[in-house]
Amino acid sequence: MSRRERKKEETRQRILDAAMVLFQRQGFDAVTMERIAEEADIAKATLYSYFPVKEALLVGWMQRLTAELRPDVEALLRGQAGTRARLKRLLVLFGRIAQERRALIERYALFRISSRERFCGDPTLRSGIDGILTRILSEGQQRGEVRNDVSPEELTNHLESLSLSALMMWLAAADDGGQGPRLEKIVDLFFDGIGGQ
Amino acid sequence: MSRRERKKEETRQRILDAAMVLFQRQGFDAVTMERIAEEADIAKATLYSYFPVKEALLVGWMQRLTAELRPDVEALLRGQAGTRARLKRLLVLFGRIAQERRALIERYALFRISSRERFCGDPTLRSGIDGILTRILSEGQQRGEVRNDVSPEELTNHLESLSLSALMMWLAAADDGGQGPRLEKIVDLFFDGIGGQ
DNA sequence: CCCAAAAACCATACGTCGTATAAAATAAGT
DNA sequence: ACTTATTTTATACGACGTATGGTTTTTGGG
Repeated sequence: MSRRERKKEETRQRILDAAMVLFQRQGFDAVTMERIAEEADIAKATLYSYFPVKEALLVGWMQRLTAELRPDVEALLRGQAGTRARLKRLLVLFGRIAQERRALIERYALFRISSRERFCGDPTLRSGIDGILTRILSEGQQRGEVRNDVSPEELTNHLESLSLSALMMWLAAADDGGQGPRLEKIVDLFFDGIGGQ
Repeated sequence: MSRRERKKEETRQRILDAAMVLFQRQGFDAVTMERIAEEADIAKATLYSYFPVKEALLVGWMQRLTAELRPDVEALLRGQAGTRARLKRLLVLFGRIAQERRALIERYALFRISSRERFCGDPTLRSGIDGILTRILSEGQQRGEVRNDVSPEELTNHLESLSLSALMMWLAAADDGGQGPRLEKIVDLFFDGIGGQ
């Protein structure tokens, strides 16, 4: 890793730090890109070279979070549970995170749900969680627990769509009752379909 | 219906006509809101009072299309087929429309997939198709063909998410092979889940 | 060490979306 | 016909994201 790349990564992190501090203080909309650039002490054009759209900052933040959860996820994957239980545990884990930072998560989900890149496979704007989902689903196919007439990537997209949709519905319903988005139900729906029982 | 309401409706249709002509000539992005206002011979502020965001014009267009398809849909609903077959026919019908106007449909789907209103229930930006979906699913529950531990509205949201996700994947894959987005498969997935075979 | 080539960065202007505001025009009710 | 409420208009504005053209920093080779 050259000096250049190291410096770039450093700047990237500094931008992300600055942005997240501002977001959490004033909210996503109230913070302008110029303000973030100023806080990170770079020009606006430079900021845009690192994060091509404002929401990309949230993606970077999410990637950090998933990196921090890496150990938990690995433990979860090493467990001998079935595919359904694995998916549930993974999504519930992320559902808990969603509960803590509702406002920002909502913006993230909205962007994520509609980003073209999700359907093409541009890795720079990948969420981090979908790679894990694909792994679980792929293994599930090999074990025969999951139908294999659809590719793991497509299944991932579908499951992610369902999850994000459920997340948005939960966010839209103001009265959460403190129980968070119940993504286990989504997994069951995804597994069993709407026909069975 | 008062003169005022009639005039408003008339203006609305004139705007929609102007916008769609321009969109189909130059593409969605190349047409500015000012240009549309000019073409419809109103001020920009007035345009925004009718269509609060640019994509709302696409929603209006889609509502027109669904209104035109109304007879077909009614025939489809009168048929005695099961819920699965009904859903398939309905979605395939709309899939064919998608095939014709790919570019605009993509913009529409992107907006629709991410519009908050979808999760709240603001009827002004409803698609027109989701009402029908809810009807089919609700009847399916009464007949015992569909599980009833989830509300028809939630099921609609989920199915719509899956369909839009499939639509976007199809659009992302440049080589369509002329067969359109295969939404029948989505219906099967939705019905049977990923577990069964 | 120095110098060119390449990459990163900067200041700035610009186009567009969508909002706000205050004035002008149109409709409705009496 | 006069007042009142609604709609339309002109205009300015803030913010996002793009484009341009020049300046600094880094890299690699003599």
